[in-house]
Amino acid sequence: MRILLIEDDPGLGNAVRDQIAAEGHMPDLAPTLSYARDLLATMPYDLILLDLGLPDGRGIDFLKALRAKGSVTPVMILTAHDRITERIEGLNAGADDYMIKPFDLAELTARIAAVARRYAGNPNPLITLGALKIDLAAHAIHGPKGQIDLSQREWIIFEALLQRPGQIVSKSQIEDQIYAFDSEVESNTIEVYVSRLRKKLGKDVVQTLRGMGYRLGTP
Amino acid sequence: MRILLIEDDPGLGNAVRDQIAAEGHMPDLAPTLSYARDLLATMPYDLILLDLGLPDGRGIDFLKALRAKGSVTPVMILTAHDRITERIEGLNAGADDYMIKPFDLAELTARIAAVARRYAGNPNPLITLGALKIDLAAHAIHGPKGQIDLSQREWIIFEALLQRPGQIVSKSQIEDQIYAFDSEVESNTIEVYVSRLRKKLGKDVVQTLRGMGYRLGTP
DNA sequence: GCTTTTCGTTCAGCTTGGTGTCAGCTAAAT
DNA sequence: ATTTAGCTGACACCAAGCTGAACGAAAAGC
Repeated sequence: MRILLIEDDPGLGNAVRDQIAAEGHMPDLAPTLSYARDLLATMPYDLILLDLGLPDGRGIDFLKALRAKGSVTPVMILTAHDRITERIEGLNAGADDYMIKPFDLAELTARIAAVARRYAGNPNPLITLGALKIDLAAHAIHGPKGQIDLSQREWIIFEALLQRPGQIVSKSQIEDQIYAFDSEVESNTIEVYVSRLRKKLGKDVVQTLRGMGYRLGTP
Repeated sequence: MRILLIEDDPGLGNAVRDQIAAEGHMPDLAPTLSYARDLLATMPYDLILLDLGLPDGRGIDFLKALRAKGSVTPVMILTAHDRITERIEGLNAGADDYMIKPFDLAELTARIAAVARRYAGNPNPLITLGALKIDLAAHAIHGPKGQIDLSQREWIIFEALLQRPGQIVSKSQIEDQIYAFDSEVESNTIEVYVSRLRKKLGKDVVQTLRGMGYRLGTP
């Protein structure tokens, strides 16, 4: 689930982001409203966590503008315990839920899961591989340190392995997937990419079966 | 699709099993982990639904053991709404998805359908030889202790025997399969590889017919 | 239009584990 | 008891694979 976290406190922001990532979601952290607007313009989100005490504008107004534009993305408000009126204002402005700071991270993830269930249109099944969560359709990988980006060739090779979990995939099979049948490559390109994949995703993600091919790791 | 449902609550278990059956799948209901292990030993499943609150052991450990043995069968965890850490632990242990109890049966079947779609169309035929399950196309062997890897030469020799079950295969036939007709080997190479095969796969997998050749074991 | 970055490919030097060989042994057959 | 076929631990060798580096091409940024 793509989650936009709008929070200016770096300590809290990073803690929440890491927690969300550990739950298998894909969080983006925006420290300001303007940065959040930029992110929203480029990418759809499934949930927005909105801190109301931000430096560059009122979060309430941001939320109202969002709803005025017709967005139905669920919004969860983060607010201090003594800002009761703010909370009510937020709910009236179109927030779906709220969390009172300081809050338990476990409770936050539980609420997020509740939202996820309520809005369960999760069209992209996630493949779990050790600490990695892979969205095959979206070409997105999340590891313990957040989003992992693969280049085109890297992704093709990784995908070739993902499509046959537990099976041995020979180099020529991978070559066929990259270079449509003709124009073979006459070097160790595959090996280089496997090396780069291992560097990005972890040593054990791809295992070598000498003389036979490669196989997805069994972590 | 063969589905193993591990759930100790009879009411929920039967309801889910009936629902799965109504969808056209083939569910087996295991009320305990040990019963589930028995079922898994006798039959391959396409999906495992695992309740984490079982009487005879931690479901997490069961899942970890399963993955350690090299199983790639998708596992969906069933957990109570307040067991958040358990859920995280489960995903880290190799679960592919989770459902929070109480859940909607319709949502469960939707998720099962998603898994079915994801894993559709690649079940290679399995050869069973005693405790071994052999996927000839994937070059993968599953033994009682999990995945067993063979080197190229080892695999060729094993394959030569698998292709003629019950028949006696002479050493020269095997040599022909390894070294295309010419450049014979002038040593006891075959014997060495048979020895290595027996060490990896078990004493009785290959039996010697003195003076004639080898034959697959008949367990 | 020019610079910078990213990506794909190739090469060279290095590491590693499969392969083939032998020696000494076990066990079956005569 | 002797012979002979087969078994297996040990070992050296070398091809398969790994990886840092380099470089041109393409894309992106200025």
